[in-house]
Amino acid sequence: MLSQTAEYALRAMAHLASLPEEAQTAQQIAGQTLVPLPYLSKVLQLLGKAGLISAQRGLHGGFRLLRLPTEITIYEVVQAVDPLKRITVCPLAIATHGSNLCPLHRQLDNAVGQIEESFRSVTLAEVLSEPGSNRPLCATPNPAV
Amino acid sequence: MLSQTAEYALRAMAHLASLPEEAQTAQQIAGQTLVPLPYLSKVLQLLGKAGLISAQRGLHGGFRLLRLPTEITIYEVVQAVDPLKRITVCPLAIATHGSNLCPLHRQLDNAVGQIEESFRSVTLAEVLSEPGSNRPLCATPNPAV
DNA sequence: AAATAATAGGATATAAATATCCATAAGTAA
DNA sequence: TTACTTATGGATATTTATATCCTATTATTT
Repeated sequence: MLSQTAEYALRAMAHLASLPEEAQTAQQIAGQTLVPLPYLSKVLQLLGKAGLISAQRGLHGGFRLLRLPTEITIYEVVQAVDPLKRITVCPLAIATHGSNLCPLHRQLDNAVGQIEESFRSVTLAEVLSEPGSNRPLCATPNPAV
Repeated sequence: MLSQTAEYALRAMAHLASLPEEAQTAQQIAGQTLVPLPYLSKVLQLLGKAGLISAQRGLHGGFRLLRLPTEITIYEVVQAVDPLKRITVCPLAIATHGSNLCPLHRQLDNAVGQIEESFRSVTLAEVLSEPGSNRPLCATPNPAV
């Protein structure tokens, strides 16, 4: 339901949120999140352009969050790379009755709205440590690296 | 968020639901729903295989619903052509802790679950005529055809 | 200044979703 | 049987998403 790109972005952001102190290189993030490095680079660029992370070139560079994990919602992350689109006009034709959607598309837009609301209500911090949960990014296969 | 294929399937089913008596040819459905005919044919095949509609070849043939519009949910339609997939195992790696999702994917799966529930609760009949709403399939540009 | 480490960006490759085309099969009517 | 209508299924084309590769740019360290 979510695109691969959005999934990758969320993994990367979750990883950055787990280490808010140190800048993480794309390579480090790729290793921890199992996202292919070249593709991840593009995703990180998008997150940078959206103002969610900062990028630092050169030695000891990398990426880091621009806000606290408690202040970034997963909605923002998704919107930065592969936005949920609300249905505002009927996709069938020219909107001859303005902004009134037909019942079908009203329902579908409702569903998008629910997702939107749901994502808006969850921060990266919450995604990191829910009570009684497993490690943030599931079974990281190489926890020591 | 929904694939084009799912959108097309819903349009077609909504159209069939609006005329439960008569069989509609793929061409008729395509004309009313503005779905490209060759592609619609494939979608209708999927709906047929899922047991939602019957297909009749030859003169006066076409497609019709196999159940009443009040008895078909939009969830079934979506599942027939482009299923929502619940997240049951962490997509990151081998599930070393069984069916326990990490907080991130638990959240994402929650969202899918909400959509699922939402779609399960809406029937084609409801999509056809909500109180005070516009015509079922928005502004059909050629209402007379 | 030179060497190294890192991101940025453009070009390209691959895979998947979307869309089309055509020949065939199956049904109806005369 | 013949002519016609309609769905079926296979092959193919097009577009978009995903993924890779390579060079340039920016920053740090010595």
